[in-house]
Amino acid sequence: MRDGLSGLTFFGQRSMVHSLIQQLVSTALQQLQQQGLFAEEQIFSFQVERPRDKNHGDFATNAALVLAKTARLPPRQLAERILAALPAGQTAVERCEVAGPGFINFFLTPHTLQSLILTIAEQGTQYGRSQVGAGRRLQVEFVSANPTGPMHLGHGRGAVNGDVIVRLLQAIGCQVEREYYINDAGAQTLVLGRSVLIRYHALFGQEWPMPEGCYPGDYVRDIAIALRDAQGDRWLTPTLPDHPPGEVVDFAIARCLEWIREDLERLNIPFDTWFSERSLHTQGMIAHAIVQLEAKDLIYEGILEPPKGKQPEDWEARPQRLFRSSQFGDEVDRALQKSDGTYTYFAADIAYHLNKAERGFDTLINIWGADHGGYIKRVQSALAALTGRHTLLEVRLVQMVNLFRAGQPVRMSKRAGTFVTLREVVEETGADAVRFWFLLRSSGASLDFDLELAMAKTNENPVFYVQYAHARVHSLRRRLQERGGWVEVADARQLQRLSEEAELELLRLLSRYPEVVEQAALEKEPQKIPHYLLELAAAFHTYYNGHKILDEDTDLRAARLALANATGQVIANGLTLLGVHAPEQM
RNA sequence: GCGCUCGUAGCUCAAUUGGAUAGAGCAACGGCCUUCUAAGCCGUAGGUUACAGGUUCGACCCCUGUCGGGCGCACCA
Repeated sequence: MRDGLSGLTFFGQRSMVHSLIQQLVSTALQQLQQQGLFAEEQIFSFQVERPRDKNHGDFATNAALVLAKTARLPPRQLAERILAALPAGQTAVERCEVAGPGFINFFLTPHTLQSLILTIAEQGTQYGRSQVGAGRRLQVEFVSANPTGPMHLGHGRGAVNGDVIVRLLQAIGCQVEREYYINDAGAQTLVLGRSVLIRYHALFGQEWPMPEGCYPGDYVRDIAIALRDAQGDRWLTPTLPDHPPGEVVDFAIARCLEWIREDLERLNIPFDTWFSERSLHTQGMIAHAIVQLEAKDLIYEGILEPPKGKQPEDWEARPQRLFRSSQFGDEVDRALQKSDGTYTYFAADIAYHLNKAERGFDTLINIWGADHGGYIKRVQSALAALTGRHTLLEVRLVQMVNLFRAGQPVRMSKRAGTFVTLREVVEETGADAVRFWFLLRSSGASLDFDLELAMAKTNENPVFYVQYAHARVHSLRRRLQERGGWVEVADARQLQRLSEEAELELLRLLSRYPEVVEQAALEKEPQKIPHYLLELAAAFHTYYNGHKILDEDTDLRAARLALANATGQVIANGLTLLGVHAPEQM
């Protein structure tokens, strides 16, 4: 597996109850082993998991199914034997039974579920956090949008996804750093500089046509105005120079970066490190990487085959300096230098990732736009060649965002100037809505973002739906304070009043939260949190609708309010993890 | 042509990474406000998981092939 953390699940902290059941089954199997049902050297690998269907209990094990063959018994018979051998005397499990093809289902006592409320109250904002990933040092590189224009929605989605992956990993105890790679060295920066220079001259009455490939957006004019305001007419020339002055390029890049920082700030996304591509060139890091590859005899002068099937028209065979990436899983070898002798983007990327590796991270995670998918293998190849580790770099691809308004697609065109920027969308709908929606779908699938739906105050809007559930909890607290002046705290005796199925169901959901966080973190799949929160909010809305929480009965009232508070706490924890506010009032 | 990726209810998406009878929301239809926020809830209907094989106790998930959508495919980034 490429997941650098996958090993942790095995040793991962599970809930007390979960490990208790694991222990029960183990003990039973050992007893059967002593009875001669299994060979002495038999190693038991089975799973204790959460059944999908609540009728199948709180936990289930597949032990009998997995071990049926070696025990030479039909699964259900083996399950019966295991059941009979389970140690007695514990109080957490109310009953267990054999079901289906041979599962053993465990049903917890209400008391065990009820006591969860005390745990949540005690742990508060810490409930759901763990130390499963303690000792791991990771880096997540994300956004890394070119500083040549405003951020679009796809950038925003990558930004939010990366941000929450970091938060998730931190929630399980990992040490994580956020990094932004600034592409400030390539040809596109010169294009930006030239575009600005043309707009700049236009401000002084010198109109030149925009050459093919230059950036037409209004923001280029804004940069030109800023340049004029800051530095006057010092860059005026009678004719358009072949290369824009370095200072103009730098000015433009700095300006774009400033916008990007502002956009990220509005989404509440901080970075630890801003890494300049240019510094790789100026500080000899590319040469450093190439020396290492040469020492391993992985560089040669050669001519690449033209790509099969689809041939570029201007194809010409030419000798290039190539890296033997095909030895490390890439399809073909890749060029390190262009015809003019300068390094390719790939060469810089090798140096960059070598630099990351040298900084001693256990795992590198990159969040890239889906259009860079074809680039993964070559970077992984380079890292494997230089470090010997194929698993060091994990890349998550983020698919595009389609913008809608009231169900109708918003047509966008860069040329026509109808391009909708990330900033405009955040300003219209707010950071909470943008963040939650961008997290709702798995990043591998394209996402539809509807401007009106994102702001709707109905249950069609998942952001609202979850926040409203949280607000309802606080509404109850306010109402109680209005009446009695303080919020009651339930004790174990009162919590016994939580015996209805809807209440136990809510408790089961709450007990799953730490597992959801852990799984979302280990798999780097943030969308699991919004989906869980939607489920929890739905369960709470249902409960709220069918039960009077501020009941006349003091004990019942205390118990139900404690349950509501626990739910509110978990929703707040989940939303905080997503960087979304949990309002107390709506 | 090759590589990556996706294909699940009419629409938008889930499914504990191989578990039991595949679940939600929207749209459709029918209900619930003199009671803590109806900004909400309940019910009905909706499926050969694109298709065909294979692996095994068990497959939406893994393997092979086919069809269809997206992305990429010398020196750009």
